[in-house]
Amino acid sequence: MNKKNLVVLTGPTAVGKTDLSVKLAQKFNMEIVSADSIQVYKYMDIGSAKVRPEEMKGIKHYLVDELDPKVDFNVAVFKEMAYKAFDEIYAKGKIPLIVGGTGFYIQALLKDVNFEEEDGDTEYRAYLEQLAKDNGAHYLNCMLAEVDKVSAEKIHENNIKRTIRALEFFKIHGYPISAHNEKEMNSESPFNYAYFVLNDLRELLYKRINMRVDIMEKEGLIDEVKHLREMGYDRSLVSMQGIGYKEVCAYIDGEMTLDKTLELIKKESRHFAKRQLTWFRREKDVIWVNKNEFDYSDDKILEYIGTKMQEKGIIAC
RNA sequence: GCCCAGUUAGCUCAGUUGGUAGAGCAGUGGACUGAAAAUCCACGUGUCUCUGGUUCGAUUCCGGAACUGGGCA
Repeated sequence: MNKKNLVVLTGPTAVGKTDLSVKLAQKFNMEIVSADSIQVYKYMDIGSAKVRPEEMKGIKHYLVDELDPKVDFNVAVFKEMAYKAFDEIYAKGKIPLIVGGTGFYIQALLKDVNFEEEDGDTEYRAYLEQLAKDNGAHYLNCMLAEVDKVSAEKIHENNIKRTIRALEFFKIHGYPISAHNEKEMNSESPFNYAYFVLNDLRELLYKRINMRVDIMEKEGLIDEVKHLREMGYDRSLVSMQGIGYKEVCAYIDGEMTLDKTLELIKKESRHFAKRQLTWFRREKDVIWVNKNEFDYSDDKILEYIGTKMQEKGIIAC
């Protein structure tokens, strides 16, 4: 079987993916597919640190600025859109470069996780949420144990969101999500890929995150959120749960001072970066690219990435 | 110069009626298969500022020093 080539460039938030990805795409005839759950949305530019048109340097970007913030986005939708983008890119004889910090999404792509057709059963979900509120998390976990013992043991009972999803899955498909997961986990990737994780010293990364939040504020993050709310996009939307957006909403609603808001956004971003790194550490086959080991030189990094892509047979020698 | 208060974990502070100490925040590690920028779990040894004294034993009481804050000249 002839596997298609794919390159992934990811890393924690604010590490410098955007800039490097454009250079990489220019050098090796690639087009970029974003794996970012917030940058897909229109009007959410500053807070999501979206690539600016002038930063794209003529490289085509897919899944950026495509959806209305009212639309619910999730892995399944992401995968469908991304695979469509791949077809277009391959048709041009180019290689897709996946860029973005959502490890969960990247995994779905690389493993070609099978997401069966599901009619959104929001009613059942709401019912379960109410049940959790009334009877507590433990009650819900017991409910799950009756239909899916493996998941009930694996998922901590306080993690109501995942408990609900497991119950929901069982109701829709009639078999446990744990069985589904096991099957998908062992599936072989249909791609020949190179998975790069850009990273930096923790201290420097955190410094850059803090600085970037201040810059966002100066560039008009508050106005961006105000504008979104004027257009009718409120706090309940999935899109508005993004870091920066939910905190500024709270600020606009008078729940905290501006200083406190910015501090909160910084903290949330740092925590997020840490969670991203935890995810990437667990992934197999990742190629770590520590910026400090390359003297912070993009040229050196690009050269290294080029060598690794040759080793994988993605580009010719 | 004098008077008062303080000095305990990276930060803010609690506490030990004398038996070497604990919260919040920060930080760290982990989980993750249709909300993932979401959601959830776990992790606390630090010359208790220094130095004499009392005591079986002092971070805790007493004296002195240093530093910080406030007040009075």
